[in-house]
Order: sequence, then structure tokens, then C-alpha cells
Amino acid sequence: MSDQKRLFLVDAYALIFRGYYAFIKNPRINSKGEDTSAIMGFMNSLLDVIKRERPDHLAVCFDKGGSVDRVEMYEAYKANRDETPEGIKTAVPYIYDILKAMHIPIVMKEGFEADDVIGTLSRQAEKEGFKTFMVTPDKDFAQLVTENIFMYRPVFGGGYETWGIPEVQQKFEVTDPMQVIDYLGMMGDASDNIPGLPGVGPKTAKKFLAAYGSMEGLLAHTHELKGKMKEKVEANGELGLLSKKLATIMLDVPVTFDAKDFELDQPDIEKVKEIFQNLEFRRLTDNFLKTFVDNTETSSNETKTPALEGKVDTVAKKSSSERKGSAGAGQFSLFGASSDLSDQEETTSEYTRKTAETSSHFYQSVASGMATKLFVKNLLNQTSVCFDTETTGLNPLTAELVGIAFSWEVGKGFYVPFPEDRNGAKELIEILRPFFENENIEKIGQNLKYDIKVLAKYNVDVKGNLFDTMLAHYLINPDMRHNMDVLAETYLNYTPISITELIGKKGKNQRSMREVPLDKQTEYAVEDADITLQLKEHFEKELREANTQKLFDDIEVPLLRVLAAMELEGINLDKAFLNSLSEELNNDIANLEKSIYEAAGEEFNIASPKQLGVILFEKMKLVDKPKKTKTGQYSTAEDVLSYLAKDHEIIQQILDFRGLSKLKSTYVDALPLQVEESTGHVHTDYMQTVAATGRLSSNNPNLQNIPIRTERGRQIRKAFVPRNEDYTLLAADYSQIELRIIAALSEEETMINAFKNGEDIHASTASRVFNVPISEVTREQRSNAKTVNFGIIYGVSAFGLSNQTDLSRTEAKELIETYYATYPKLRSYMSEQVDFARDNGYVQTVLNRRRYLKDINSRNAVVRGAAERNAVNAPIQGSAADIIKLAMINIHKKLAEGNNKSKMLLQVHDELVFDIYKPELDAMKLLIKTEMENAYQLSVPLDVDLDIGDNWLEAH
DNA sequence: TAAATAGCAGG
DNA sequence: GCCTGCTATTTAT
Repeated sequence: MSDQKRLFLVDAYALIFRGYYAFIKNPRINSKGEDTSAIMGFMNSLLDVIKRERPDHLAVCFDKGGSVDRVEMYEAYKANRDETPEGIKTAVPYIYDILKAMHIPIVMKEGFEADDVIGTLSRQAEKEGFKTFMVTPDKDFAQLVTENIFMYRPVFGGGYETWGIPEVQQKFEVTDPMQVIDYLGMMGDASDNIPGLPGVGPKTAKKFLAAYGSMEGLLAHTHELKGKMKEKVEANGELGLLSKKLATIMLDVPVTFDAKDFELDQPDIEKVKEIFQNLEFRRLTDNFLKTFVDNTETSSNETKTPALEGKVDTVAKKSSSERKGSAGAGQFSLFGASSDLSDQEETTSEYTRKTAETSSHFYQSVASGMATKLFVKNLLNQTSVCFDTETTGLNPLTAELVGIAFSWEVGKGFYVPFPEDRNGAKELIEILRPFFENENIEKIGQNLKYDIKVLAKYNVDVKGNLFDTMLAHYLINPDMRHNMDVLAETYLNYTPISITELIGKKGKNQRSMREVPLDKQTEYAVEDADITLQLKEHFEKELREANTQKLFDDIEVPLLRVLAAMELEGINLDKAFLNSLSEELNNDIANLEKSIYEAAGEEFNIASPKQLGVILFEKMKLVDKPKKTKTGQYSTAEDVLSYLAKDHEIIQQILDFRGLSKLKSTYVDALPLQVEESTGHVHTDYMQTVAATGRLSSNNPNLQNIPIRTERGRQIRKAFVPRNEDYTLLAADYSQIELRIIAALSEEETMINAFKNGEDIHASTASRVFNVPISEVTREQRSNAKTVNFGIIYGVSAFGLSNQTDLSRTEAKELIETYYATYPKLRSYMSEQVDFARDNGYVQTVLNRRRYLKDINSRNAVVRGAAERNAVNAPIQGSAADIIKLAMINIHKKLAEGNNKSKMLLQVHDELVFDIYKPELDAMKLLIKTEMENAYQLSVPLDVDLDIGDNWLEAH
């Protein structure tokens, strides 16, 4: 080992960008609404480097004002860069502060890029006998590599690789790292907008380098090339030389390397802690303290020069032989006895995630027979257990149990495999039943609705308190995603075994869980249960802190059971009716097709907006200046075409064609295919954690967007029918619930009274806004008032309003002004919501459901405007969702208590659909109306309309 | 084969 | 202007 001094030069922006985008799907937002992704990503990397390498000299280099020289050479240099994301701009000052507090030098020079600064410093340090490591993912730096200068690149998935001369030679197929400049010059660089030689990519560039050694060499030998390539290279020699200059990192920036300045000092611990605390970095604070405070044992010889030892320094710290307990070993001794677990891993950086490989754990499969009984005995002694079912598929109605994993202690758990034969499975389930049906044992899981449905198919009723980590996290941050892999990575810094690793990618030859070897099943399934258990501990606390525990316990968790029941029930579908509808549509579509082709003078794909645009606007020239979409295509969207409909017959035909095709493909033909064979019903899947406002969503199939607005479309509702002639469908919907909520929340008396008096709210609004008696309100006036009423809920703009009505922009603006004058408290309520969001970073519903609005203080007016509209809309839409959820829970409870045959089947945001057993009809009408109208007390009465019928259309 | 885009169904 | 999910076409890999 050499005792050469080691200097680490960090390319700040490259790591900041990388950190920022690493979190892009789950941006880190603190309670003040600040996006801290970039800061966290950068600090993770920096601490990681320090911890791994313990550099004795270190500096962080920034760009300052872009490269004056390069822009002078080439105006378009970096001109196509998107604007730096807001989250990065705001991060930089924080990073400066942190670096200062850490006593790490910041190097930058006006008019130069970090590349040039690093290039210059590394050469100076080389002269003073340093080994330099350039910390950057950017390949351009390869040109700087020498015997004493290395690239130190973060690798996707964790770890770092060091590029010395041999690595650069190999990656770029060059003999000298300096040739990387020629390589970059030839192929150009899209992100820096370096043009390069046209038609030359990585392959050709390597070929040229091998043959001619450099850009100049190539240009001197163009006569040896042939065909198109020869022409192109000869025509663009100048461009090639310019590109090479642009790609050259400068080595003469006016900065000076002074070894003393760059020595890595002890940071000002308190100062850094304070900044981190302000940013709400908990894990990072721990990591920082570990890096700088108790580092006594880490600076052993092992960590002194690992950068030079392996090409890739991966994260695995414990070999698998060090791990305890693999499946199958000594199971009896382990039941109930607590086996000591060794220390938890301490690494936490973004690039050093823990996995099952690197964490100690004890996952055990339970053999059949006696062992299972002993296991269950132990299980029944627990008060709280996490479980996870493994099945043969995603559809709980058809999926078979392959196994169930259990965990009640972090790092430990058991897996009970299920036999394939039905009888064997039934026997086993009987052994487990006492656990699931025990009221006193809390059941923890991720997406318990699925497990509950699967077990219901085995006639097992899961009883006792529930804790669903997916639901918990949905309340903690509804805008994020909530799948277990993301949660584990975000909150536990842990990467679980991926399901595709076991069963392959979906599609062609995906395996069933059943075919996975038992030891793999065990590792995977128990890991899931173990992680879920760990997440629970995390989320319990956060729910309490956000004051949203009640919403969780009283609404979302009970609702999970309600939804499971509704989904298992499904709704009866009249397939024969849809089939005949399909034939009718087929005819009509064929006829339209014919007339369209005639009018157009040729056949084309009407469903292709691209082809349609060409026909309408190039061939037929129906309009002078066609509107374009953002990708430069002609827009053929509905509102655009509607304008033209009165002038050209073909347009109406196209719109009709579209309408009918949509109906046919999305509903009439698709729905019958979704009927479950065993039940004859369609079973939608309600998603409880996707809509950021708190609404449900529905898919496979989506039964929340069955047509109703057009005559032709609403016919589809006739296909939704009661289960048999003893039943009838009942639809119950809240009348104007969102307007009632905004009236109540804003305490706008005028509007509240209108509702209390049972007035037609849109007519009432029109009467006041247009200053006419309510009896003389015209259709148009009512319609405009209705548009504004809804607009208010969405956060109106004059622009949007004039688009939706016949009103001009000015008229729309006036109308909105008059509206606010009529309902002054509405306006003040709206600005209060925005102010609240600015101060707190979130808004909330009547039941304390939060939505965080990170952009509410954005300096970008468009982005901020969207957040402001959300601040108004989310509490309204979300409160309506809260209320109907409450009603659903209460109704479900009453139906069960009364042993009623009638069932709740569907929820469509403000509507509930029931299959009513005819003898129960009167009782049900009363029950449903009462429960819905009294689900939540507002200062405005809630009003529910009920309708019954032999199909969903009639029940409206 | 998967991902992105355009368009459109509902509240 | 808010909140969603599905289909078909097109594009990129």
C-alpha cells in the first residue's frame, strides 16, 4: 500500500442532480413543504464517500455562471438544457451552508464549469505528489485520468467504481485517456448540446479512433471513407473540430491548489446538526454523527485504499455464511425461544441499501404435520402478528394459497407452505383458522384487503384489529406511492427481494409462486412480513404525530373490510344484452366509416389522431391555422373538432365514430370479458390508496366511469342488473355534496340558506348573479351559473370559464367578480385555505385527512397556481370522500347486524348502488337515506336521492 | 415488448 | 380549473 496523499474532488452539481432524480418518484418533502430530495441525495453521497474512503484531502467544486469560453465558441452550448428544477435551485444554498459547517472547502470560479476547476486542481495536485479521485458519474471526466488521477463513479444500485487508465482504455476502446476528447467530439453530447459529427454514434466513434487515433487524424483521411459517411464527415470537419474543443476540459483555470486548505477537518458538529434538524433529516443526522463521531474503529487498513482494490465496491458486508438460520435447520428449538439477533446494519446512504443478503435475519419454513400445530400454539400466544399470503395469482377470486408468512418480531418470521391439493389446503387452513378468527390478536399487513379476500374464499373470516401499512402510509403522504418496495427503501433503507427475481417478468414465461423452490418462497414471503412489521412501527408514530390516527382507525381500516365485501359480491351483468348492443354499434360504426372515407376520398385509420390530422388539415384543409398538440401533431381533440362540426359534415361523423368506438371497445365489448366465471358477476377492485384527495378509484374494470351523459352511452347501464328476480337495484346519490361542503366550510350564509330552503342551487346562484327573480332565470343563465359553481370547486380562472361557456374572457371575468360579490365568504374561505397551506405545507378535510402541497410557495407562478387550486379543491373533494366513506361503513355494519340479504355493491364518488332483496325494500330505503344524510353533521343539510329499477339505468 | 401520447368515460 | 382509469396508436428499445 502506498502512503501517497489522497485528494477527493467532488463534482457538486452532478451529484446533486443524481440525488434529486434518485428521489424523483418519491420526493422528500418536509413538514414545511420544502423539497429536500437534492440536499439529501447529495449529502448521502458525500457522507458515503467520506465513510468509505476517509480522504485526507477533500473539496467540493461547483459551476459558476456557466462556461464563458465555450459559449463564446459556440452559442448553442448547453442551450437546450431544461431549466434547473426548482428543487435543485433551492437546495444549493443549503448545501453551501452545510459544507461550510463541515469545514469542507467549496471551489468555484466565475465563468468556469466544475469540470474545468476539477481538471485544473487535479493536475496541480498531481505535481505535488497526490493521488486524486474525481467524484462524479460524468463520463466526460475520463479524459483527465492519468496514473495518479482517477474517476470515482457512483454505480447504479450502490457502490462505486474506480476508473484508472486501464478502465478508460477498455470502456472507450482508446489507448490514451486523452482520446476520450476525440471520442466525445465525434459523437457529440445531447445533454450539453455538443453537435458532434452527424451520423456518428458510439460505435462509429470507436471505430474511427481505432483507425485514425484522433479527430484530426480522421479528417486527414476522409478519402478512405466511403458512401454517405464520407460526404457527411467531409462536410462537417469544422463542426467536428469545434465539438472537440467544446468537449475539452480546461486545465488552466485561475485557481490554486493548496494542500493545507483542502485537508479534511472535523466539522462543526452542532452547526451541521442544527441545519439537518431544520431540514428534518433524522436518518441523515444519525449517519453524519456515525461518520464523524464514532469513527475510531472504521479507519482501519481495510478502508484506507479500497478504491484501488476492486473495480466495483459493492455493498455486501456480511457474507452469507455469517447469516444465521437458513430454512430447514433445527426448527423445534426455535419456536417461541427468542434467538438473539446480531447488530443491525448501520449503513444508510442512498447508494448502500440493505438487503436480505446484508442484514441478519431468521426466516424459517414450518414443516407440515406436528410442527404446524406447535407453531400455531405459539402464534396464539401473540397479541399482534404480521402476515402475508402468497398465492398463484393476483385475482383473489381465483388465486390459490401457496403459503402464508408470519412475523411478530423484527428480523424473524415463519412461513407455512400450502399443499397444492384442495383437501390438504383445507386441512391446513383449519389448523390456522383459530389464529385468523381470534378477536384479540391484532393483524398487520400490507394491502390487507387482498389477503382478506383470498382467505374469504377459504371461508376464513379475519377478525380482530387490523393495521394496514399501505393505508397508513396513504394517510401519511397521499401523493406518494405506497407499494412495499418503495416503502422499504424510503423508510427502512432496505431493498426487498423483487418478485420478478422469483417468478420472472410478467407476460411470456412468468412462473407461478407455486413453482418457486420452498427456500426462496420462504425468504421472499417472510421478508415481506418482516418488513411490513417494521414499517408498522414506523407509521404508527407518524400517524399519531400528524393527528390522523382516528381517520385511520375509524375510517380507512374499517372501510377495507367493507370494500372487500363489496368486491367479493360483484354485480350481475347481462351479457346477452351487451352482445346485441355490440352488433348494433358495429353496424353504425361501419356506416360512419363508409361516409367518412367517401368525404375524405380515401381510406385511413380514423382512430389514429395522426392520420386523421393529415387528412383534415393537409388534404382537406378544413382550417387555415390548425391547432397543434405539444408534440407538434395536429390536435383532433373533441373541443377542437366541435368548433368545426357545423361547417363540415365529416367532422360530426368523426365525432360520432369516436364516441361509438369508445363505447364499444371500452364498455360493450370489454365488460363481458371481465365477468368472473364462478360468480357470473363483474368484480371491480377499489383502490383505496391512489387518489390523493381521499377518493376511491376503481379498476379491472373501472365501474366509476360507466357512461351516463349521452343517450347512446347510458344504454350500457341497462346491462347492470340485480342478481335475480327477487332483487332490485337501488341507487342513492348525494345531491350537490361538494357545493354543500364548500357552503358549510366557508359559512357563506346566502348559499347555506339556499340549500336549507331546498332551492335549485344553480338557479338560485343565477338569480343572484344576474339579478333576476328565480322564476325568470333562463336556461343559459342557469347553465353559466352551474359552470361557475363547479369552477369554484376546482379553482376557477376567467380563461377556463370562458372556454367552458359561450362567454368571452372579459365576460367570464366579470361573472366571477359578481359571483364573489354575491358569495363574499366563499372568496375569503378560499384565500384562507391557500394561506393555511403556505403556513403549514398542507391542507386538510373535515376528518383531518391531509394533503401536502410542496409547490405552494413555488416561485414559478404556473406551478404555484396549480398548488393553490389544489389547496381549495382537496379539502372539498376529500371531505366529500370522507363523508361517503363514513356512510358506507355505517350502512355495511347495519346490513350485517340485521342479517339482511340486501348488499351494497358499488361506490361512484357520491353514489352508492345496492342489490336490494325486494321484501327488505322499504326498510332499506329508510336505512340508506338516513345513514347517508346523517353520516356527518355540517351546517348545511345533506340530501340524498334514491331510485330503484330493474337495471342501473332505471335506478336513476 | 414496453412506455409514451392522445383521447375520452365518470364524479 | 380538480380527481381518476382504459383503449388504441405511436414510438423507442
